[in-house]
Amino acid sequence: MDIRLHNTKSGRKEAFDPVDPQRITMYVCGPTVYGLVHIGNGRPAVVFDVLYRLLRAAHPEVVYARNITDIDDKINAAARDNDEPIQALADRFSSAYREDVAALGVLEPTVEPRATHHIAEIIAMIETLIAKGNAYEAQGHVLFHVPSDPEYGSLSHRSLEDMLDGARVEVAPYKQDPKDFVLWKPSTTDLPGWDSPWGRGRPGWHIECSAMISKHLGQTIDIHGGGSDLAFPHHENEAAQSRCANDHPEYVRYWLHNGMLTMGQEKMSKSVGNIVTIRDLLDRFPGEVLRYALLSGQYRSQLAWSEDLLDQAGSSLERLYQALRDAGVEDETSSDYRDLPAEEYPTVVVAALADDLNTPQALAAMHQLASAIHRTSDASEKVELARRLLAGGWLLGILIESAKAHFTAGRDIDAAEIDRLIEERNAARKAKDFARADEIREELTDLGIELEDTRDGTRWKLRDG
RNA sequence: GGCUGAGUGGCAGAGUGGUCAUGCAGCGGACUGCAACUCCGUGUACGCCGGUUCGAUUCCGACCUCAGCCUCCA
Repeated sequence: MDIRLHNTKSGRKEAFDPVDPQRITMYVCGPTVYGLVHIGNGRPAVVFDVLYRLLRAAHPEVVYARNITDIDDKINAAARDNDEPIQALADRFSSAYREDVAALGVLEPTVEPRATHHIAEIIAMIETLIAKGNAYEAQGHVLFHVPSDPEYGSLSHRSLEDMLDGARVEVAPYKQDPKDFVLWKPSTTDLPGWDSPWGRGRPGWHIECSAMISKHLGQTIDIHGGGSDLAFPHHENEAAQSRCANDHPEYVRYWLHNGMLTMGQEKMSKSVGNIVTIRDLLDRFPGEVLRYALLSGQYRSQLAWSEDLLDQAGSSLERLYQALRDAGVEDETSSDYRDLPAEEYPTVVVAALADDLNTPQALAAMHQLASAIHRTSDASEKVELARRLLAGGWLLGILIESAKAHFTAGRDIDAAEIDRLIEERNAARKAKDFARADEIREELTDLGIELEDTRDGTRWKLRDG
């Protein structure tokens, strides 16, 4: 399979050429666990999950690491505000994160490293950077010296001069250069800290990812993903550290960045205060609908998040389930088609995804399959098409429940009683007693049950999926 | 100011040098007692101005507007 990915570093789509096709390595920046995550945080989890599924279909092994940052000033602050032990709060919100993204149909990554479990590796990497002359100690801090890396800025395409122009932050007096950033900083006794050659302290944010990648994935990895807002400074700094500390100059082959979700005209973010948590949304929409909505735009574009988008996603998804039911494939789910060889997935869906994860086009292909199911009158062809639809569903992570479960919403329903009422209604219809027929239908409607009279008889479903 | 990216029909959102995205919503029709589901049909959509071209939404240039990053951020 020819996969093409847009590489932030080059600014263009490139043919995916991994270090070792037998073993793909991929890393995505996960959350800092100081609160419930919003749906914007769900986007990288979902889009890189689709990439993970695609890569698994095309390569024997894919090692996917998604980290948890569990040491951070915000975590400390949140714990203090809550009067809760820091570790307890971090644990609580990492579990919440896992539950939230699982509800979006996201598969578990191969490894989920946590920063606090890698202090030794972090310290070792900082020591290497000091030894190589890329970092220095100053007043209990260790700083990375940006001018020591000639390639600094090559990922985010900015020159050192550009960065100075934009500087909006007061420069700490112990920095040799305004652009130098913290690898290690001192901790007070009331805050989490670890002993180090530079005294008791804690790691800076950027070095965590570098150290964890080096440990779990190696010195050169194939793919590094994250939100576009992390490209600078986080990923730029990460790249500088690893480039300088590692023996191998190439750190990441393909840098992938997802676009932001917007609310109205603005980026959804905690500081703007326009966020909506995944948790809140799950009260009102199935996780699958949220996922569909996230996939309705190509991952690099901004996506306008709104209630309307969710309604549209819900109706669109409904159409796909409707097709499964029409085909009579009511018990299978897309999971029944997990991890097949790439050639067994619908070509059009694979081709769309292989083209830099064009999920809107992949969904269009899914709808074309659905239409084909409805149009053909050949029962075995319907089944065949429905199976392709389900297989495509696995790559996208949708059609996660059977059509049967979908239309009963997993509710415990007295199907026999409903069938009895339907029979009674059909008898009434035959006798042209439409008043009685409508009465029964309304009775069922009150129970949330909607009837459909088809050529092959009457069937029912729960309204609103 | 610098660096990215974007402006497509009512909405969301792909894509392409000359035929169709797709979905949702709307409208007309078929099916139906009606409704729902489904099917068929339906919209002079490509920010603005020039240029290249037989032909541009698609290529080139200018302009306008918007968003992201340059501070924590998915």
